[in-house]
Amino acid sequence: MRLSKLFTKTSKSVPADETARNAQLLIQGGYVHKEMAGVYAYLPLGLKVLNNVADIVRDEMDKVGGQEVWMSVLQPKDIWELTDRWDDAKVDNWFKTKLANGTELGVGLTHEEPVVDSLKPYVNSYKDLPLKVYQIQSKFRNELRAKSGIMRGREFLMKDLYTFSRTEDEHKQQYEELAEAYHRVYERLGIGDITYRTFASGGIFSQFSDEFQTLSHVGEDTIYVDEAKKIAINKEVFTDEVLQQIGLKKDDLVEKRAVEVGNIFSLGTKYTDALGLTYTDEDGAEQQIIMGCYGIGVSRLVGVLAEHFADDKGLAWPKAVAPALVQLVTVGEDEKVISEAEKLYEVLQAAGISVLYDDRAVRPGTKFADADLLGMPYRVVISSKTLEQSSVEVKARTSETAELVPQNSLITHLQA
RNA sequence: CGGGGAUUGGCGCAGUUGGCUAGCGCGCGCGGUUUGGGACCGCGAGGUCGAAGGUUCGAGUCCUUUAUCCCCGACCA
Repeated sequence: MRLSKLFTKTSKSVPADETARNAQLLIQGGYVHKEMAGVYAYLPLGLKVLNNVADIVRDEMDKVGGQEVWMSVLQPKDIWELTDRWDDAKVDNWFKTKLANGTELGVGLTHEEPVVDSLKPYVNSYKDLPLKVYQIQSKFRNELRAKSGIMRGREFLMKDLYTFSRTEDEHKQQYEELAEAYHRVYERLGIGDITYRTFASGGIFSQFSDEFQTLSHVGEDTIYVDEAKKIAINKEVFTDEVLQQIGLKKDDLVEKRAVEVGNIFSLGTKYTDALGLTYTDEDGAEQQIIMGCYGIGVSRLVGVLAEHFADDKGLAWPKAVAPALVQLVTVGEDEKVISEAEKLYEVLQAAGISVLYDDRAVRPGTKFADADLLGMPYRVVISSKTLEQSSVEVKARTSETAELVPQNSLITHLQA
């Protein structure tokens, strides 16, 4: 990707209508465009990050046997009435619309009903279970107030997975399998050490749930962390009774602010019963199916990562999600510099290293400032000075100092 | 949904007690000098001041309504 061809530009001034650091940086860097409150478009660089996060989530879901689908955003009213979740008094953040003939439709805010509905033709026998189905798709929620930049929007990308089990034991096993997969996702994103499985309320789904909370000063939730056990409890269910139930002692807990980056629920047979999804067991008897649902806010994670991996100069993406590993920067207009840079651009990409190539005819200061703002893990500078020593200058975004690396060992240096 | 703040070229802002062709910085275009931490000079394009209504000889400025955005709260997967 050449910066000279990229239609987005960086901005020196902080957007006036954002106070959240994540949105300020993402807008200044041209990663996202704010369309309206709580609704953001992902521009080329932002989409790369979003897709990189989604790919990690997808990979971990696939590894535990998740089968990916793409459900519909438009929702028929009837299946939601079966579970009593159509009424605005019961679920107040629906976006609803109508067909030309007046038929009411919902705009998907979660997909328990549709996933159960879509499984009915296929899941009939004990041989079909257990099962994990998931999708990565935009969700639409009519929040009274959007806030925190891209971390709490009205339209956002979410991974939602649903498990279907024959017994409580089987369900519990799937539930824990997913909880472990979630930990691996956060680990790969570089926030494993500050993300806690957190006992919480179940909202509109169930009495209790497990949230995954990432510590952050901009967090919306207050949680109490047991550092030794690496688990936490949300303030909303913080009572002596619940503490005893989950085996935490008040004295071991530290109060923290955190952002919810995942949430998993046991749904029992509420949805499968209501929509009539059952299976026939070995003895030919009809049995109930136990369900679980597991969400990860993919676009919210982009915000969390932007916010967490940033300094006063800009973004500092972890390698796993950065739009490119390297920002290649030319200094000066010397022909030799340009031709060597062009060569390097090709060679790096051929070696599987993604490159954001700053080939613009602008002054070095501008390029360095933009490299800091955009936050690729490495900045590689090539100039007349470095070429005199057959080298390039390599600086990690998170490091204060740069080092000269011989051109012919750059690839191994970057891959280390 | 309650409370507070805001809205003026693409972005960030100024605009006095109502007064003349609405300014500044960034960015953008053209010309020139520059080239290792956001260079400089000259010229230029770009704004019905969120919208509607009103007061007035005259409104960016005053009044009413309304839309949108931000923050606090409530709510929230």
